Amino acid sequence: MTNSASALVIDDHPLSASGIADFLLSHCGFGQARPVSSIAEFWAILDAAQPPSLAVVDFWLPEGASLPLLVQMKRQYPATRLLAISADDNSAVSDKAREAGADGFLHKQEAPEIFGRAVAALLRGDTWFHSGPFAVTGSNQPLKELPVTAAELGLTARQGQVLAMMLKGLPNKRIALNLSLSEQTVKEHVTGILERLGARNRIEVITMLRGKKLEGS
Amino acid sequence: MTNSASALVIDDHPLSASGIADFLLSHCGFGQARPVSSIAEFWAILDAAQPPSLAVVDFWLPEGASLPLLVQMKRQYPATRLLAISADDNSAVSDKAREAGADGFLHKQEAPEIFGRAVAALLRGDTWFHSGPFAVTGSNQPLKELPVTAAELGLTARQGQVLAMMLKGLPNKRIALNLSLSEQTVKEHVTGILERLGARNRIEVITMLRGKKLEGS
DNA sequence: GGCGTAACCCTACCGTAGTAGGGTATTGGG
DNA sequence: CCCAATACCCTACTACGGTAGGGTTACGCC
Repeated sequence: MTNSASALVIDDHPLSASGIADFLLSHCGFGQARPVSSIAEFWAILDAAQPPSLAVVDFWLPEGASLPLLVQMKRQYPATRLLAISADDNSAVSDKAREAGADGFLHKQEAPEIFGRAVAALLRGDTWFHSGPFAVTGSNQPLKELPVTAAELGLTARQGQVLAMMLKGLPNKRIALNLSLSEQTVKEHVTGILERLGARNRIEVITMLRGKKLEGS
Repeated sequence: MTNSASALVIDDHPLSASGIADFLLSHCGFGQARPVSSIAEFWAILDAAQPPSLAVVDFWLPEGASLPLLVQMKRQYPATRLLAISADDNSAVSDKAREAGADGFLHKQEAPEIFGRAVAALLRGDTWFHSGPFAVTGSNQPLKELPVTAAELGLTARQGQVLAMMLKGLPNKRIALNLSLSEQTVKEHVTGILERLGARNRIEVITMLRGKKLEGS
């Protein structure tokens, strides 16, 4: 497999990009594998040189730039195989990448061996989707949510419990049932939370705490 | 700088871990740098060998395992310097890591040169927080939000516009003003959205679409 | 003991959210 | 041409969210 395959690896994490590039060179028989970490650099190299056999594209480039990039690549350099990679295992991401023109998709946490097999498949002209342990088991780990304590928000313990359920979208009545309280008491806790956080609605609370999660479920 | 520094790099993305380990070997004068991708492997190596000079820990290990890991490391191997790294640039993450006992923190998208300087600082006994271009500029890129089109959800164009504002937490009245509609018309669009998505409240809609974003703002 | 705070309960009130029912204008396809 | 779908408007109603005011326990601190 000592061919003259060449690759371009774009990832906004330079160390990650060079790790992948090194892997292509040392384990996949690539003669050239260049890591880049910005869109501008990516296109500059394409303009100046022969299109590579393979382009590895991080799905989560800043500002969602990866999808247009895939589309553009497919149109401009149809001979280049496109492998999208992502750090999270949201299955919808895979579909998005395929729609945009990727020939394959896998997760960064995949074992290097799987990664190598995917690359080989793409070079053969095959596609690579929905494979590997993560897609097979369908294991969707919970969203990346930064844990926050009630104390950090200046809330009492009880208010923290109420807030946790609020963030799940539960109405006051259900929260009252879960905590064995009257609905009215829950409302008062909610009022306290709103004051503390400077919000007017429970909806403002939910939107302002997007991506965070109260510790202790 | 040809000392006998050793490192353990834990990241659930094997290629990323080995990329960082390679960098430590080739650019930071480390004599040993071992990439691992699971918690079990991490502790197994520590039990069997001398504690390393440096441990590089990905903040977003599955199930929030990184914080307890940092705490445990600090307690059990206080001589090992701890560098936490993260793929996103949420400033709160840095504080969390420091509280847990990390001696330094930086983002994966930092340039390799910055990465090298942080490692050197830690080996000298210094700490490394809030540095590099990302922390300095305070540039918080928007949360990783998977773009979704209105059509994919089976919604009309108008419903998509209304949904986008709903997800920002705007009440009907404000949505009506923004779109120059009567509040009642907005309510009807909302009802349509709820039917389509199988939700009872706008709150259920917001919570079920967490981490997603409507295309076109 | 007196004081503050948190948690719990109540009634009463108001504003928003969402549904029901009925109406008009526009558009595109059979 | 008619029909279906979409978008827009209206009144009227119910239910939930949130505030205000007033009251009771229990705990810890000066």
